[in-house]
Amino acid sequence: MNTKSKYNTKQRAELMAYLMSMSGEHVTVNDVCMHIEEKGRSSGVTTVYRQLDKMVEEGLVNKYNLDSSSSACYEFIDTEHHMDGNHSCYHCKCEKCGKLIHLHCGEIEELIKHIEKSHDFMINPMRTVFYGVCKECKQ
Amino acid sequence: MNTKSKYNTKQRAELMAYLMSMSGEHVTVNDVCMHIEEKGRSSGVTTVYRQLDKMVEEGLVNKYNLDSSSSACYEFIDTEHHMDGNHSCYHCKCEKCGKLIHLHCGEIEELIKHIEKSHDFMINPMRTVFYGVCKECKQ
DNA sequence: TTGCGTGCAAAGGTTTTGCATGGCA
DNA sequence: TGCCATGCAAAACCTTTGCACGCAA
Repeated sequence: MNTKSKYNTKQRAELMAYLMSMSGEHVTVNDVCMHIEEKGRSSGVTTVYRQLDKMVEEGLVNKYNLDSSSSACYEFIDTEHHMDGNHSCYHCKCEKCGKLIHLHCGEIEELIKHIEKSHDFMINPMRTVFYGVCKECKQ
Repeated sequence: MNTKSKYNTKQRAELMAYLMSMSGEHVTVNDVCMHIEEKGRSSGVTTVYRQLDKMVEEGLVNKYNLDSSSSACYEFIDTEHHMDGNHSCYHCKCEKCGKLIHLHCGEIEELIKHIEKSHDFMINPMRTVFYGVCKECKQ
């Protein structure tokens, strides 16, 4: 089981800065390492994995597993976009073009209530992403 | 790229029988191999992977990649038991205990239709996972 | 017989773990 | 100073690939 972060190290700051600069984009562990290397700094792969785990644990980052034969994707959760108007923002991610769509939708909120009542499962909207195909890619 | 099946081998028949007996359940490659071994028969791991790929290609089986640190799940598509023409099942994954809940829910189907109509986004139910907290972990 | 299917071994990737060292608070 | 974080190497996994042999049609 992962633990939450207690120290603010250079590696964590570097990683966080990169994730925030890539807000709305998916990023792999490999992306992170290449970026840090390009900037002439260093961070071990192990550390990147461990810090990303912590960030997921802390609710700062989402983790997606798109394909078991490729690596996991991480994405910074931009709370600015999520919190506007006291309503949650939901995510749709296009499997074709990779675009991330933010949407506000009362029906999703209804569904979440239904699943909590009837199926006894409390959905975490921050972590849940609807995968599919966007209108542009649908042609 | 996978090719479709042309021969009906013992290994394929064995695999198919197992998948059908587990209809409605998720099954990993490891599950398949252990089951076959228990029955005193044999089938190489490679063959299981290759046959499952073919079956996905042929539309007989669904493949799910729910977690990159564990193996992919496969599930036989039981067309007999889904007379409404909808074979989709939905997944809730508990963030605390990691349990995967497998549910059929009309409301989710309604939501998918709504999002397709009103938000012009076609959700892929096989890739979409609702993250949250299950009833056991809620306490 | 023909060509696909099988299975072993090995390779390729991603992620995790052990352990000694380094660094934040 | 007391822990936690880091990073290297190695291990643990899952999945794919190469190649020779087997088998269904």
